[in-house]
Amino acid sequence: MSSIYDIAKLTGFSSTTVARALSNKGYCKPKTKEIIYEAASTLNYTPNLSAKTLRNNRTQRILLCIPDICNPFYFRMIQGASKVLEENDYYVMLCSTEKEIAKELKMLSLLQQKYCDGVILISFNFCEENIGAIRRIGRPVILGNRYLGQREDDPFDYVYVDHIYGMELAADHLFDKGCKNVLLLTGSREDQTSRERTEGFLRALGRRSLPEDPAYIVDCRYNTSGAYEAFNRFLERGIPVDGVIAANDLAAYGVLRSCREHGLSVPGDLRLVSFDNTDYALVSSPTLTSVDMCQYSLGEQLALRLLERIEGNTKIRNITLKPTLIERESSE
Amino acid sequence: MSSIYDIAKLTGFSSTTVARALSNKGYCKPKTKEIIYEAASTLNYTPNLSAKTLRNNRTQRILLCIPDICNPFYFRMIQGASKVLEENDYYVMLCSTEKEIAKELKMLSLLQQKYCDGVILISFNFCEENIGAIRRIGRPVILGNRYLGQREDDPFDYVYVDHIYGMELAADHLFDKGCKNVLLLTGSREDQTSRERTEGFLRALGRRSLPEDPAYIVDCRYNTSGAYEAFNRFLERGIPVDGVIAANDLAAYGVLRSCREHGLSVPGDLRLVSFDNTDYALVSSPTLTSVDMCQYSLGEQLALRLLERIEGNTKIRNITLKPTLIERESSE
DNA sequence: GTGAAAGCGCTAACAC
DNA sequence: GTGTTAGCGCTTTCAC
Repeated sequence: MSSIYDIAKLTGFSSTTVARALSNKGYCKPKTKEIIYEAASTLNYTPNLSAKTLRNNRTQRILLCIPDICNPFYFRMIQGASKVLEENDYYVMLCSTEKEIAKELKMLSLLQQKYCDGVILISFNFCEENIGAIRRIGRPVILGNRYLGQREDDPFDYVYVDHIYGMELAADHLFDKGCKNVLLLTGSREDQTSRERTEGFLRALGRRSLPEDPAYIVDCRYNTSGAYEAFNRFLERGIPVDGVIAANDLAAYGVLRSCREHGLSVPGDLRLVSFDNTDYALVSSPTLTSVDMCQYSLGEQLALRLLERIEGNTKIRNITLKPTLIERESSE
Repeated sequence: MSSIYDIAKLTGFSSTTVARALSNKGYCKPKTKEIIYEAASTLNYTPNLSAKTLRNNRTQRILLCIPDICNPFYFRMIQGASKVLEENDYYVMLCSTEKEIAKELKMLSLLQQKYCDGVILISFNFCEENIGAIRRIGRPVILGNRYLGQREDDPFDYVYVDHIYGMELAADHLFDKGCKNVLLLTGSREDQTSRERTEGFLRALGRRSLPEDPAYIVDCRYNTSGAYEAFNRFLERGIPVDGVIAANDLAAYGVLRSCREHGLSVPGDLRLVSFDNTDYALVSSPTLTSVDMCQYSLGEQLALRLLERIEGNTKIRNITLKPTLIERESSE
């Protein structure tokens, strides 16, 4: 409501003196400062962020865009990014894009309109429109996925988790436990993550000279009901199976349900490993062995790299993180 | 990067004309408009939001503050609020306060600093400091909980869900199914929600002239392990039980686990009802009968009421929503 | 119909 | 050390 000028008028000091007193920059007599603080308090003064931003070209604000607030995969990543950004006196604004390109472009336009100092984009759609917009805007952006078409002068980097390696961990673990017939439940061929994971699976098979059988690679659409139905259909075919790798913890729930209905015990009759290591992995019965995709440090690294870019370090530097396997009851 | 003045310089028109052309307000020759649009595009012009806000005192931005992004209870509420706000051309900025008063005050200071047009506060701490700040700021705020100390000229309203009624639904359902000994797993006495729910439970008992037995009201801390341990301890006491009301879906998971370990079948040996009707209720085995706390419409109503306040309708109007029971396998 | 100019609130440069 | 001033980019009022 009130501005620096109002305080100046009330106290008789110049606006500059008032500004100096309030910002603690430059010298100001203690007595003067006291008077000004008191006036500010009686006038209920608050600095106006827009004026400050207009002047400084700095917002101290970061936009964190995720495709879906309900997906537990993102939680710890959000926390990791928030921690780093808040420690550096940035505000974190979380926005859900629902995988709609229109909303993604809207977020990018906020970056262009100086609404924020930078943007972190997670599971972003790498279509020409989006990438073109990022390049045109030319302001700090970090992606949370691997992007292969990157150019040297692009205004963005990416931080990503190695899905190939993660899948090798999962498959090796089951083979080490003695599994002979391992089913891979994953996403569709179009999905980059699924392709990478399938590659990891095939590598693990190859290293042990095990045969590649397409019957053991099934699309489960990354959710409980998709996995439930896919696994039911798989069991109907009567193919032997003593190990399952689920696309994520939710998909593992579908497998568990199907097993229960078919009288199969986990891990007695078959061992189960899933991905993401979310809270779901902790509360199921049995608890789930799950590949931790280091979401928290993913968030931290995204934030750190973005801050570097904002500080002017614009040389491309992409970061790869290595997942780890967390063993629990489902694969004992 | 470029401003209206840059376009004016390039095209030779006055800045006013350029502004008119770009905003589509007031008349502008089609030919002129075309030239200006082209210049804007070659200069890669973007309006500056801060300048606009500074001038208009309007941000078209709403802050949605929740205590914890990981809690599935809030998901559908966030979606409901976002839908309404986006339909009305507002941007939704989600912020997590982690139940820390310092962060809550920080969010309120953003409201004061004209960073946004209004704030929705969910599960807000009603301490004097916070309520005092809201009153001092005097700008639009909506609370997502019932607040009893409200004054007539307060700058906020609340929208809340009737927990007493919700608990009556849950208890009546179990009694209707023939349960005789129903255990209530809830939160601590200090928690307003827990107190209201306990009241609903006692009312349901009273209506059927059933005795109040404190042994059947147990604190489970609203999470899986808390409920697991509390229910284990309860079973050890050997008290008869054929129905359980869990504080939320996560707590129900703890009960399910304990039942499995004790060889109790759900719903065969005991029926189970929980609260919140989140995705967790859908993916467990058995699926959970759960009281839907109408999170989506809660979000919608919060947003609608806030928009009313922003439009100048500042008369206090609080809203109460009635939950519904969703029946699933756990209480069949 | 078009243009000049003031001002939103803040900050930094430069006088004094 | 303190004060004056210009300007960030936009919008609105008021002349012409």
